[in-house]
Amino acid sequence: MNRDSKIPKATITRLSLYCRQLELLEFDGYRMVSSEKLAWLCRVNPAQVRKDLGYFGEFGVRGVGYDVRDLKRQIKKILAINRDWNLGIAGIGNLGTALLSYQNFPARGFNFVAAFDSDPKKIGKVFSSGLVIRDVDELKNAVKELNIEIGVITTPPAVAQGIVDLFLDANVNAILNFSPTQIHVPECCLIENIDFTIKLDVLTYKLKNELGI
Amino acid sequence: MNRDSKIPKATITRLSLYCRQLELLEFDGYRMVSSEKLAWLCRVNPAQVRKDLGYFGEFGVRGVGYDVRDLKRQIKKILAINRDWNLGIAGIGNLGTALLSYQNFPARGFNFVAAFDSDPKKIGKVFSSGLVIRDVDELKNAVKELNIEIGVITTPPAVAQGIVDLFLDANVNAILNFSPTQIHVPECCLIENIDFTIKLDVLTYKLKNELGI
DNA sequence: CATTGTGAACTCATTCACAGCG
DNA sequence: CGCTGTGAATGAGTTCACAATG
Repeated sequence: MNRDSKIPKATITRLSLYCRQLELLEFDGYRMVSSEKLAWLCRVNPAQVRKDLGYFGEFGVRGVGYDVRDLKRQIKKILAINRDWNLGIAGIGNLGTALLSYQNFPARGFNFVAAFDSDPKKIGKVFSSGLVIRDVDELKNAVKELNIEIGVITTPPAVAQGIVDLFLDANVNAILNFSPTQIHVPECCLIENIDFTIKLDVLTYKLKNELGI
Repeated sequence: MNRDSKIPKATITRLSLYCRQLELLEFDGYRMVSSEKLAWLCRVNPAQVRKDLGYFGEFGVRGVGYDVRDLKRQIKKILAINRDWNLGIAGIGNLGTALLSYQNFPARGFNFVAAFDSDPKKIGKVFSSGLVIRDVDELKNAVKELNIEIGVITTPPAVAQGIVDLFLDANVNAILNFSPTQIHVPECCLIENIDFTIKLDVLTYKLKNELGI
């Protein structure tokens, strides 16, 4: 086992995928699954599944496969999604509002505990969930008070860096950034970007160059 | 020059990033930029910038750097974003609605020309933009009529595959999928996934394992 | 002479192939 | 016997280092 060797970033992404498929398999009543079947469901190579899991332990039974429920639980533990997380979101426009009512977040233990904006017209607005839009000036206090662990950025690009800096100053060092701009953060801060237009650019590139449209 | 060698997928992603930074540089009045500066802005290695560009041609001047305007134009041409694209979106919930009013899409030439849902309560609704929500049954006709080139999926996971199949049947073979599920498509179809919860899972994994939270 | 363009070296990731084992 | 676990082989992607050059 190579539990100590460096783990590819893509491995973590795939673990999340495996976990989701295992939930579906469990829901469908499956008790065991082979690396081949799980790999097929996730559109990856079977050896890839086994290697990915191999970084973290031996979860299977030779000649049989993996216990669906158990493997799911193990992966959740590895990904640290065997507990809930508190999110704060800044920038309550169309996208921010949509994320606040996005069912898949609470279903997976990701709970928005605070929403921030700088627009006086929005501040104070109460959502049906009970969440109130706060002034970004209150961000640092709210982080402490509500134990915000992850900051979500849905502001316009021009102000995104400033908001990230506020989160950093409040010791939130994990950021999920939806703003299509390059955010600069220190080593100690984790940032994941979700960039819609980059994905569209990749599609158009391939349409032209692979499909010849 | 290695224009013929296989181009890494990540190169395309970075070209999109370079393009955006070049637009900002142009806006700020810069005429020339070095690979070192562009690399710094995008948080990549300068050699990476030069190699990425090298796949497509020689765009720089030795000892000087790259012409900001010209390089931007060249990259737009490479990515095929030097023209507009017609999008159709299926699943007009919170996320779908947010995307329909997302300013960054039309600003970059990505225009929604049709919206689809299967909920009778939503069908017929008219947005301020003039766009009408159509029945998914009309999808194939609308694709032809409106020349939809890219399908955007914002439906619940359970029905996402079915909608993708409708797009495929209508000869739309580029899909931007926001639904957190594994979509199966034939070789000839391009699909890019935007998966919010996977990104959150990556963050929580790193919070636990890199920052030790 | 500063900066590009690029082969070579290196690092990282995936797949193969088979030994190990229930 | 079948499927996992994993070292070895392969492949892909990044960085280095320096020759080429405006």
